[in-house]
Formats: sequence, structure tokens, C-alpha cells
Amino acid sequence: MRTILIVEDEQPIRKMVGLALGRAGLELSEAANAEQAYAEINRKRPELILMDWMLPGISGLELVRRLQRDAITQDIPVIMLTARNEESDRISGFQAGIDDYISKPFSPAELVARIQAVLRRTQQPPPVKTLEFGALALDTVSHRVTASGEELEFGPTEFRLLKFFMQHPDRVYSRAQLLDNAWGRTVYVEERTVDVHILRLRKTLAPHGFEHYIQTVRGAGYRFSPDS
Amino acid sequence: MRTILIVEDEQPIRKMVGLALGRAGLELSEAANAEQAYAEINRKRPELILMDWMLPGISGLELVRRLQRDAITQDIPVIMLTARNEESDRISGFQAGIDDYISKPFSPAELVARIQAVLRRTQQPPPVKTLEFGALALDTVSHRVTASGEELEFGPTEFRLLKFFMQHPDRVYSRAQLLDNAWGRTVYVEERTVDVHILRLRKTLAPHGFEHYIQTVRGAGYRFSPDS
DNA sequence: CGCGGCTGTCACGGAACTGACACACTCTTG
DNA sequence: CAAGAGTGTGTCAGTTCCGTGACAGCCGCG
Repeated sequence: MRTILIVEDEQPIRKMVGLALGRAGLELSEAANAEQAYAEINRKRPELILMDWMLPGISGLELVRRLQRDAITQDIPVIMLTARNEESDRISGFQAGIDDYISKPFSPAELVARIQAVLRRTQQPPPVKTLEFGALALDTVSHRVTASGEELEFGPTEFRLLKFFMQHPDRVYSRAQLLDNAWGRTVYVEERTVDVHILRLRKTLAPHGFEHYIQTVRGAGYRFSPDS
Repeated sequence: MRTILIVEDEQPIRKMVGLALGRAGLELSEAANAEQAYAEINRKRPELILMDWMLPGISGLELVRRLQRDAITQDIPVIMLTARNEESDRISGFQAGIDDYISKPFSPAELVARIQAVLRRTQQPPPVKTLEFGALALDTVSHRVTASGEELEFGPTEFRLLKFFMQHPDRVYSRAQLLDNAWGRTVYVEERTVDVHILRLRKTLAPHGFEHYIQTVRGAGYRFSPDS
């Protein structure tokens, strides 16, 4: 069954949403704050998150930004729930990468319709999401990396690492940050392991002239930058 | 022309709705009670039903429940018309499976907008009858798969799996997604079962040179892609 | 009731991937 | 230039992941 996570501090709203989703054949997972949200995400792997704008502690918007930074969670679509209808809020929400936006109060039907619309859009025939830098292209949908059309082979970890780099070009990341984002924050592995995977990436990229795309910043970490 | 059925005992309202729909290029079919509603459904096969809450005899809500039980009518979307805005009514309506809800009085423009919104999200694009990739062709109507004219034999599950793949080429699907889409969300089977069916698909496809059409993406799932 | 097709599960073995380590090399600092 | 910190690289064992054959349950059919 498809699981939807709601992050919302008001229990009555969670209950109402639970009823509406149940009728549509969707399971609801509930969290009242950011900490519970992380726990539920790990436990249930929800396919979509309903995020309240106002939360005690870390705000919903800030939580969305953090989820977007993490490779494990960034592919989960988010619908924002908000009491206010201010244009400025909408904009910062969309900038943070949310997929839709519902202002309270909303009807159960609207909620379900929007959820299903977002699910359709994000998992069935979504626009091909391709990251391109020069002749190097990474397609997140087909899990393919091509150099001038020729396919390059990567292992799962290398793929996640390269994907993360291509999503955040021109920025230096420490080994710890790369572990957080391409490995997930749960596991502990040696920081030097990152070096090894960087090496493997470079090895595969080198024959196609992308050798210098991943640069070492001594004492700081690594940077993906096709322009230097 | 698209036909909308209104089930409503007050003639003036039917007339007003008929005018509004006419301007929007929609045909109106009218029924004043449950019996007439069944007759009109059989005669006109409406694409959507506007159902008044209060009807003489069988109530609108009860009628919706009965329509939902019947395989012929359960796919027709329903919009409820109701005089009062009571939350309890809304909930039992949504539980019965209605798609939207309009409280009287409503403006013709709102009515048309909601009808079109419901039609948009319930009406799927006409399904493609034959899926073809090179010499491999799958006919969804006759349930046949041919390779250069020669027929290939598949079991029901394998057929659904192959059909899903051919409907969504060049995309990686996890075992869970494949189970959702080719098995349905209700049953629980082991994820590894997918592997076995992939194997069986490949076995049947291999003698005709389509061996590589289904690719393993380690750590992610499988991909149907005739081009690599 | 026996038969054959279809399906889901399991166990086994092999292949691919990963993380760790050792050592070589480079750069910085004083 | 020497020392030490930081990084590149080859290698390898453990682990995970996947392909595959075997098999038992189910169901429709004669």
C-alpha cells in the first residue's frame, strides 16, 4: 500500500486526513515534528509527504530544505499545507522544491486529488530529469550516464555520488558531507572511503575527457565543476 | 459530445444547469429520481453524474453507494449537490466515493469548472492498443505478443509485467514499483518473485534476440530499454 | 480425481560491489 | 630540505545482490 507521511502538529487535522486517505486506498503515517518525521521516513519510506508550514521547532519549510539536501529523501515529493495564502510563502515553498501547495481549509477530495496528481506526475510518466554538463549526461529516471551518447558504467554508490555532485556543481563538499548525502546519515564508514569512490569515478570519467570535472580541494574536500 | 447526467428532483435547477452546460459544450441528461437515473445511465452512458443529496425515495447518497457497487457504473465520477454545508454530510459522501461536492447555491461558472476538473482527472488518455519496439509487438487488445510475426507465449503475470515495461520504457523501476503496477497493490508477494518473472520473460524473449531488452540496474531495479 | 499450466518461494552459487588498508606520492610549513 | 599532513591508488576479503533451477500449492479442465 502506498504510504503518505503527514508532518503536522495538530492531531485533528491528522485524523481528518487519515480518513480521507483511507477511502482512497492510501496509508497514512503521522509525525508531529521534524524528529518524528525522520523516524517515520526511515520506517515507512513514504511515497509523498504532506508538510505543515507551521511546526513547533524546525519549520516545515526548513525541514523541506533539509530533506531536499539528502540524497535518500530528495526524491520524495512534498505537498505543503499552509493556513496563509501569501504569495511570498508560495514562492519560497516552490523554490525549496515542493511539488504542490494546499491552503487550509481544504476539502478531503481536493487533498486526495492533489496527492494523486503529484504521485502520477512524480512516479508514472514524469518529465525526464536529466543532468547535463557538456557531453556528460546523467538521467535520474533511467539511471543512465552517457558521455557523448556512449554509456558509462557505475556502481550504485558511484552513481549516487556522481548524481549528488551534478545536482550541486561548483561547490566544495567535505568527505563527511558527501557521506551524509550519497550514503545516508545512518551508516558509519571511514571518510577515506570517499577518496576511493572519487578515484573510481575519475577512472570511468577520464577516458572521455571528464577527468578534471571532479577536483580535489586540499584540506576541504571535493568539488564537481565542469568549467575549470 | 460529452454527456453529463443530473439527478435532481427540482426542475428549475435542472434547467439552470442545462443552460450552463450548454454554453460549455456539454450535453445534459436529466433524471428526477433513482429509477429514471438508471434508465438514463443505460441510455446515454454519461461521463459524469451530478447527484442531488435530497431525492424522493432513495436518497442521492444511497444511490451513489449502489452505483459504486455495480461494475458498469462504478467508474462514472460523481459530484454531489447539497443544500447545506454540513461536515458530517461531506464525510459520508466522500466515503461513498464521490469525487467532488458543491453546495447550493452555486454559480454556473463554478459548476462548469468543477465538472471539468473532475473530468480532467478521471479521464485517462485513450490507451494505446499496440506497443512496438523493433520487431517486438504487444497488442493490449488481443493480448498477443509477437516477434517478427511469430507469437510468443506468456502467462498472465508475465504479460502484465511486459506490458507495463513496454508502456514505460527507459525507466528504472524498483521491485516494489513493479509489484504495485503489474501485480496490484492489494496482494503481498516477496520482492524476489519479481526476479523470477523477469527471468521467465527473458527466457521467452531471448530466442528472438530481445534478451537485452530488460536490463538489471543493480541496487535499483529493472529497466526496459530496447536501445541498449 | 489426475493432469498440466501458472505462480510464489526458496536455496544455492556466482558475480558485482564495497569498505578498509597499505603504501606511494604530493603539498605545505617552518 | 625535512617532516608531517593530506591525498592517490592497487589490492583484497567480506558482503550484498542477482540469476537460476527446483519444487510445492493452486486452479481449471477433462
